[in-house]
Amino acid sequence: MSGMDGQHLGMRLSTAVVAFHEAVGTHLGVTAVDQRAYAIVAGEGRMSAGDLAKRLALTPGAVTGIADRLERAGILTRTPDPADRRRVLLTANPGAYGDLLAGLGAAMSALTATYTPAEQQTIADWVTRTIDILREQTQRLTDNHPR
Amino acid sequence: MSGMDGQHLGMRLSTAVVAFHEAVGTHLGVTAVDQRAYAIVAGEGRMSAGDLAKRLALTPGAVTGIADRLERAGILTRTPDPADRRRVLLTANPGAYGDLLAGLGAAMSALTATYTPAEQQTIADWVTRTIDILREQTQRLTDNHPR
DNA sequence: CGAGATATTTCAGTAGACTGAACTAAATTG
DNA sequence: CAATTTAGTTCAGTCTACTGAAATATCTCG
Repeated sequence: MSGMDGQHLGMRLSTAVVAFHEAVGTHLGVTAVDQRAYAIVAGEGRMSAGDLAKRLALTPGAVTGIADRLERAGILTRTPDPADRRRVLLTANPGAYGDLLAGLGAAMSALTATYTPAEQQTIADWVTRTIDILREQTQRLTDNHPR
Repeated sequence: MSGMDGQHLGMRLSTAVVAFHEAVGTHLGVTAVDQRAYAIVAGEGRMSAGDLAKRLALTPGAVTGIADRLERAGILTRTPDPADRRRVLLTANPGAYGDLLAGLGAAMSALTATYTPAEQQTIADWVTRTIDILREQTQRLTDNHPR
């Protein structure tokens, strides 16, 4: 990466992202799994507790605990499904989470503004492709895990 | 970010990084704290178990467990300090960790190669500044944690 | 409507990581 | 060289998240 060690830079970015993620978790009083659950609900939209259990490969009982913690943290809401009142629908509350990330968002927007549109396009492209690679490599690791 | 939602893209990148990180941990049979410990030793170089305990704000007993797991995973080595044989020096084994990340490294290098030197410079610059922002925001969260 | 199936919660038990303190070994100090 | 301090490991106890199963509520279907 043009004179810089891309490998090392990527590692440092990863460490920084993970550290931030952990700080958010500590701040909210939720676990890493809780955050993964939140990301799923936020990304895929409102879903039942049972569906989330399947996505996480956890038991329904575990999801009750996860929803409890996320609800207590104020970033998830439980609503009984009007169509099937046994079900509980879990909804991400982007407002509460957004407030927490507001500082980061502002700083990142300011950073983005320092680049030309063409540069912004290059960065967005790189980020998008990096996400694809990470997903692919995550899959590869998950497949051959020597468990 | 040029037509794309930078906020959302950043969130997806974060999720992908964290997912990869978790997959590595699962693959190696180490915890998130173990990985943080490894990153510290790898980043700051060989250090004693006691120093690592201070950096992690954990008890010496906890560090024994961490070193056990990292050693079993093959990415950390314990060596008695020749100058003070009570001490145990912890050394990151970049080879073993590197093997694990080889696939990712290759894919990222290939990605990098698709950009012009100027674009590579832009990306490296963005990554560097993003790391700074993340560190700063992590600090902010760690400071006002409502524990 | 009644029987069985399904969704979530609750709860007892389990597993893993951390603390605090005792223990061992090695250094320092008087 | 004896007494004290320091480094790391060990170990019992604690805490927390998860599982598996029982309990509760609701839906579906004959």
